[in-house]
Amino acid sequence: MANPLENRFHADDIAQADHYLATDPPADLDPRVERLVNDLIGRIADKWTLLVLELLEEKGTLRFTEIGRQVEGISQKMLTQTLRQMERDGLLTRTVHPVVPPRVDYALTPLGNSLSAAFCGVWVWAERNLETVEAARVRFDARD
Amino acid sequence: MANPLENRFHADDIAQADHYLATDPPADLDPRVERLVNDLIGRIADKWTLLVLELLEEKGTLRFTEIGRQVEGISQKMLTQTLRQMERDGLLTRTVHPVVPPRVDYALTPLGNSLSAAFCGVWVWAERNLETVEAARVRFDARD
DNA sequence: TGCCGTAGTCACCCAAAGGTAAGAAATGGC
DNA sequence: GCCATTTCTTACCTTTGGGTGACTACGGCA
Repeated sequence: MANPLENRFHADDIAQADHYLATDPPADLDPRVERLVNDLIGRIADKWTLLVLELLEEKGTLRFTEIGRQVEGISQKMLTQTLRQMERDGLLTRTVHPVVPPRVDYALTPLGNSLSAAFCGVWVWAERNLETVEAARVRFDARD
Repeated sequence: MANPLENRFHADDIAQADHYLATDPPADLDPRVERLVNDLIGRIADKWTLLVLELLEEKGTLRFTEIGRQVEGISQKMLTQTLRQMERDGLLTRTVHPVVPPRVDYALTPLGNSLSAAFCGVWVWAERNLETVEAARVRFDARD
């Protein structure tokens, strides 16, 4: 029952989660807020966004082509698009140096850092349970 | 520099993160593992999967149509698809009762519960920073 | 003179995601 | 005998995501 990962969070998060889970009646929260949260999650829980977030968290400030090189498989178009969107959402800053050839630096904002931290638990989960999931798939595919 | 949220995590996670970050040479981790983790994240970080995960975590066991009713906007096709995939990944169990009309119950496995817990931080983040993101967007859209 | 490198934008195209709607199977109730 | 109910599956179609490759601006350098 006791989830091995739940002590991963701050006491006040736990308190909030408890509050959230404790209300037996389905009076969760304002459905408008819930919809907004869902939208936000949908926007954020995107493959490229997560990878860029991770990379910048790890490496600090990077310029466009460096990110492109290190996020494997991303096209220039998707990189631009992802960075623009993250900038719009306030997750990173884009600093243009007026030199030639152009130089643009990207770095996470505190908001971006906090999102990265929020996702840390998910990365840890994925690392830890990779093999469990793989085994489950094999089992599922084997039965008929 | 010090991330205000990093004390959110376990000591061993911090140690792991430190190890991860301390290696100045780009010898992060096995690139094969990293690719697998990225794949897994990509599969899991899906809008419908997250919503179903949340719902089942909150409500316990539910049957097909109940989930369909409560996950707003999901089509029957996507619901079936999402549930099948989650079952394959070992996140939930699907119990068919051989009655007529059919009755199928869905419930999270412990693995599903642990994933839900791992995402808890993200939901909390989204709730807390909804307005910050909204404000950032307004600011971004206003400048030209 | 002309090529290089950076950080894009733009136009075009294809593949995949996802919506809609119809049908299937089985049986208790009218 | 027929209809409703539930959990799907399948076929078809539209929308979106995302790749590719051409193009630009600019100054330094050969």
